[in-house]
Amino acid sequence: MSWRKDQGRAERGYHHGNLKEALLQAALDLISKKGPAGFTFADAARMAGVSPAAPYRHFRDRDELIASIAQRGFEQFESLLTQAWDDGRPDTVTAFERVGKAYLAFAREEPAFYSAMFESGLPPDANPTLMAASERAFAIIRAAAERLAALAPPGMPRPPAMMMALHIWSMSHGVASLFGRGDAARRKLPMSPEDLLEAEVLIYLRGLGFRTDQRPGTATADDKPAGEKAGPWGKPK
Amino acid sequence: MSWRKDQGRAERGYHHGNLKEALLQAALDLISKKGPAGFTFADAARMAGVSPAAPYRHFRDRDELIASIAQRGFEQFESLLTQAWDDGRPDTVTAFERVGKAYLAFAREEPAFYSAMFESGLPPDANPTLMAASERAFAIIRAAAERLAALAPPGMPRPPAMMMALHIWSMSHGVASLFGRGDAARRKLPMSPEDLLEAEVLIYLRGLGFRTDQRPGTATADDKPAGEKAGPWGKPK
DNA sequence: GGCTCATGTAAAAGCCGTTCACATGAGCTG
DNA sequence: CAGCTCATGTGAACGGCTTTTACATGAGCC
Repeated sequence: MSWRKDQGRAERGYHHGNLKEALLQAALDLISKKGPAGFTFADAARMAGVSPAAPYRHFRDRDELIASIAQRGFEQFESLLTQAWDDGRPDTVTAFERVGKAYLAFAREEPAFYSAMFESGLPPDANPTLMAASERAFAIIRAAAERLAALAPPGMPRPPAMMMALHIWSMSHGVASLFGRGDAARRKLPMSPEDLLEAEVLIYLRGLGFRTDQRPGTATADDKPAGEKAGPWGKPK
Repeated sequence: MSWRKDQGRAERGYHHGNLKEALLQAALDLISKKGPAGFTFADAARMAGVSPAAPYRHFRDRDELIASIAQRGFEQFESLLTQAWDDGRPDTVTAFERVGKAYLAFAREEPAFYSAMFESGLPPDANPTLMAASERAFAIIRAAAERLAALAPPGMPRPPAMMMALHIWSMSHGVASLFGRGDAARRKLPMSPEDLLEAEVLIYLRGLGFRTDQRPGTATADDKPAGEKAGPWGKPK
């Protein structure tokens, strides 16, 4: 094994060498275990093997650490969404749904990031760079909505892309925050959050005139809503 | 003026006489000012004019106070939703939208309740009576969805009412929690949260086959989606 | 080799949550 | 009304957290 500055205590001189990173990592652990409210600056310091005052060399205060985590969270989030969107391949609707799934997956698999980003109660205006990171993540959803809106069936009023993006975001965030996290699932559900969100988005898209019952090719106009086929919630028995 | 046990200190013997109520009230004030995380047991005691130990005669600990507030919140919420639903008068769709508006209004006007209910990070299973209150509130939405589902246009698969209810809830919560609170509005919006949610729900309902462009009478089947009329987001200029 | 400055420590102040022994007095009992 | 009791409030104390300040250390540069 080739460790040198591993966790806990082990071998370490007066200087840690990588404290900032260690603190962020520790904070992530703690937040995912006890939520952003239960997380403690002193605990993170302890976990990194330094005195309670040491973190102040790297973060103005506890809030700034949380903001840093939120910032990283938005960056990872953006990259995940970008990847899921994959510039709309193989077709716009499929890619769009993949983005929704990625949203939930992130909330589920990175609960610490997610709560730092959305449930930490930080004043959003206080931190311009954080705000910017959040905007960049949202921009992915917005770009996807833009492409989708362009495909809206002719003969219908074209939905504003920004509004669509906000709708999708609110659905995703709503599902994630009410039912999303696996470990401390807030409520019993008759279906998985993923399925719930997928159905929600499909119904919504159908409300905009998209045909969503068939996937091959690009989405096209649809003058009859889904006919006799099963709805997006599965077979009605 | 006829005060006797008013706030602050003023005239008061050894016993407060109404401490539990005073604490709940103080907590509401503080939570709405500084969020459920910033709220402090000692602060509430101070505001009620008692020693920091006094609250423990009425609440096992800080969490129980917050849970009490959440409980009351759910009760008020339930009553508000019931009133808004008004048993589906004058017609199901109108009443349904009124419920959505009531949801947002509650989040906006009672931010303290709302955060205690949804953002306090309390383990939901820890408190059965709290859980029950929350279920009762959700039951209103569910009942409304049930009625709406019964009106689903024939010839289309009937959407499960429970799923509809969950969808509506997630939309409402998503909008409320991302854009809802007026005082510390989290993000800039091109429209009001109310309009945003209304459009979202209308599009969703249309996706289920409801005609939503006209209100008079009860919702009926619709074999053509909204024709050339303006969408739920207003005139497309 | 010696300087400097980023990085860490120790100690302390002030706050909070929580507990415990004790004080008070409201309301019942007779 | 006297006296008892018990719910309710107090004061003091413990441990933990955040944050500040003065001081220590040693990595990197000349």
